[in-house]
Amino acid sequence: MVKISESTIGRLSHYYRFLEEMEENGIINISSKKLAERGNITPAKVRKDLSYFGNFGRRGLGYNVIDLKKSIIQILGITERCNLLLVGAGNLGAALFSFREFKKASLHIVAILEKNPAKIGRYWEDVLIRDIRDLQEVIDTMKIDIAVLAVPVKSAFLVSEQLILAGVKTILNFAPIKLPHHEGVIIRDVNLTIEFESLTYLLRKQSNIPRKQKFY
Amino acid sequence: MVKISESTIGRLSHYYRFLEEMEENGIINISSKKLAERGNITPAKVRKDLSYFGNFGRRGLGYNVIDLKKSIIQILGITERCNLLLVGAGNLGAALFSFREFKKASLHIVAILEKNPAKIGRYWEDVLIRDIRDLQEVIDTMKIDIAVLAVPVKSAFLVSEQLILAGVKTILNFAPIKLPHHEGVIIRDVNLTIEFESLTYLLRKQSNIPRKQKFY
DNA sequence: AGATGTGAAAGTTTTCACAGCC
DNA sequence: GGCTGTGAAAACTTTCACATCT
Repeated sequence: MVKISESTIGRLSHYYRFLEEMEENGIINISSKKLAERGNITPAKVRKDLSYFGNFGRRGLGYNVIDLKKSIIQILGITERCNLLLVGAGNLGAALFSFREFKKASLHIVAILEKNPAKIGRYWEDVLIRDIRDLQEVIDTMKIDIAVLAVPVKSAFLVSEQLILAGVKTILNFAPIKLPHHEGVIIRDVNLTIEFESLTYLLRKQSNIPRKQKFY
Repeated sequence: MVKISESTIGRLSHYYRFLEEMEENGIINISSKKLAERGNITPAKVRKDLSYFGNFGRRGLGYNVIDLKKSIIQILGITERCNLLLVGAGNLGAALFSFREFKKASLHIVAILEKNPAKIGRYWEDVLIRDIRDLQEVIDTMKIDIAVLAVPVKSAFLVSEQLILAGVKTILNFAPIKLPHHEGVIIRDVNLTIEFESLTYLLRKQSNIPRKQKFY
């Protein structure tokens, strides 16, 4: 079994989104060339990505939109319901909660934890915002697949340690801090500051501001 | 001049954050080993990353925390003020607006555009929420470096085209849609659904759910 | 003809390992 | 002894190009 790269998985996710659009427009077949058109992708890349998982296309014809979509759903495991625990009911938490795409991908926020007493006890849709101190209980009683860490940076480390201690095996971390590695725990970071800092670097490179450092 | 990879830039951003922490703790020197400790990074990678931009370390001693931090600030262009235009004053917009890290990185939201009349005219701190129809005027009168697209997916394409038409050269897109490429325009996507879908894939791979597809 | 699937080649990034300096 | 800086090797990813099938 060949190791599948993160980039391949990310692109599958992208193809999936595109195929949905195609399906809505009633398109039956699609070529790797068409699939590659959006984004920085080449037809060969599309074919290679898909070929890791099977032979989904037909020579001369391309891929059947509906079948390929189904296959990608299978590969990514989108069919299986995935329960999310949202930790932090601030602006970011609210943004994530109202992110419609999640439901499409079988991702469901089933519990919310928060520190601020003013928010505890309220409901977002039908999900109760509970006290962060109930963390262990929530994890013991609900089948949580992924904990989503949307708390301020200063509490992120502590809360992540509590989550791991309580038995969480997968964390998506939105705090701008690199959490320490734990055996058997998948931690994925979404660091928005890094996105911005990369952009300012690109901006700077683009406009020819002379550099004091040597670049060779 | 060697091409610097995105990953290197992303890691610089991470070192920067770590160095700030070290500085606060009064640490003077740091080795590549220590710098690598957090995250999936090896000491050699740290040294290579830094070596693209200069010789910042001292053999036998490591790097001076304060000096290295200053050098990274230089490289990433964090010193120069960067003006952001926030498009969309929903939950995500609010989350980004209140993201403290931005100010540290000289990123300033100087204008907010929104479609919903109920929100137009309000202030977030001292920034007025303006009508999206003022887009051209805002871009003409303020020096906007990056437009941050935080609108619902259904309006993302249209708004992005308007932004580019109005002269915006750099967009950070949070909508789960791949925007078409335009010559001379940098578009960077932050697609949260992809992050989640990659996680569910990893989850699935970890727990040995048998696969119907062939994986070879 | 048209488009996939895929080995092999090219290109990129990471790791190794060690000379060189503190 | 400790740690950087860096060529060279290894690993990984992308692109090429073409045999193969409809």
